[in-house]
Amino acid sequence: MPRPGKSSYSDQKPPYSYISLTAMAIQHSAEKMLPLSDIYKFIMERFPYYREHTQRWQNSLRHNLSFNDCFIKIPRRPDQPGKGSFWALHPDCGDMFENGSFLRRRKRFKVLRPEPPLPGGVLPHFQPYGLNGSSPSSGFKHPFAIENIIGRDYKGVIQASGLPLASVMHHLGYPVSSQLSNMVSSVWPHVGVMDSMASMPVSHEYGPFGVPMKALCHPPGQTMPAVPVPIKPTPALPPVSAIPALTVNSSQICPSTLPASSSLLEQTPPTPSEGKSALHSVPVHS
DNA sequence: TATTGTTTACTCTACG
DNA sequence: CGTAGAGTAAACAATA
Repeated sequence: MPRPGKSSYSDQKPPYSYISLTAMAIQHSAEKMLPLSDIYKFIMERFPYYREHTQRWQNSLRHNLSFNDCFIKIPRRPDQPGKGSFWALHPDCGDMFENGSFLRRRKRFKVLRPEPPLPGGVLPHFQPYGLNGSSPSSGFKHPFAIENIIGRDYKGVIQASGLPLASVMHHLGYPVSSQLSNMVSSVWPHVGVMDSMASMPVSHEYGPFGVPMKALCHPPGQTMPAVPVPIKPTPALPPVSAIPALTVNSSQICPSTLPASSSLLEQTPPTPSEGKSALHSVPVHS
């Protein structure tokens, strides 16, 4: 990661891509996450080139934030008022620029995304997301979203138990948005827990939905069994700082089925030539 | 209303 | 030469 000092460059265009510049700004921050305005500020402070034509490059930068999976959006907590979210680096995208070029990465960092659930309760299976760099209109993008983390960590439990992600989240003590609840209950109306969760307002703090269903990872064609889910009171949310490192005893959910550790990130094993830190990416398929 | 965020489309260019 | 990453423009939605 390049670490230029303040105003390291004159008015000439720095040899960094927007992704690199943004990553620099985020890495430079104490919290390793910044709101958009602070990313702008960082870049303009250090690179005079970007003190002009702000509308142009800032639009490009925003495009990069949304488009590239290496950036994740972290919602503000209630005690952090302001507009927009914080932006952070995906933990697995660290060595994008290892080849020494900050203009062009070796390969675009992509996160696997499942398809949304099919009508009739047929569950989707995980598939690579973002074909040819395209971004589907509905899809989950945020690996730090609580639904995603739980879906990843408890994929095995979800698979074995047949419980919807929302139910697993509920058992773990996480609130579930009415949006997610509605999505699930529309597919599996027999899952009663959704009714009680519909009134919980909190979930948007952890990211957009459309995603969460990704965690409902069953083999293709398998249908969701009718499993009644007991309703339990929902404890307070954990601090945001605890989210990436979330670990909960899976026996709380289904003692007989330990979570099969799986990741939403398809990881390409490094080749000898790539060394220790190959970029995680998924093959593009059409 | 300005800012933030998403998405699409297109061009250019580096890379294999 | 084909592919994919990067840059740009633009339309549009959501939100503080």
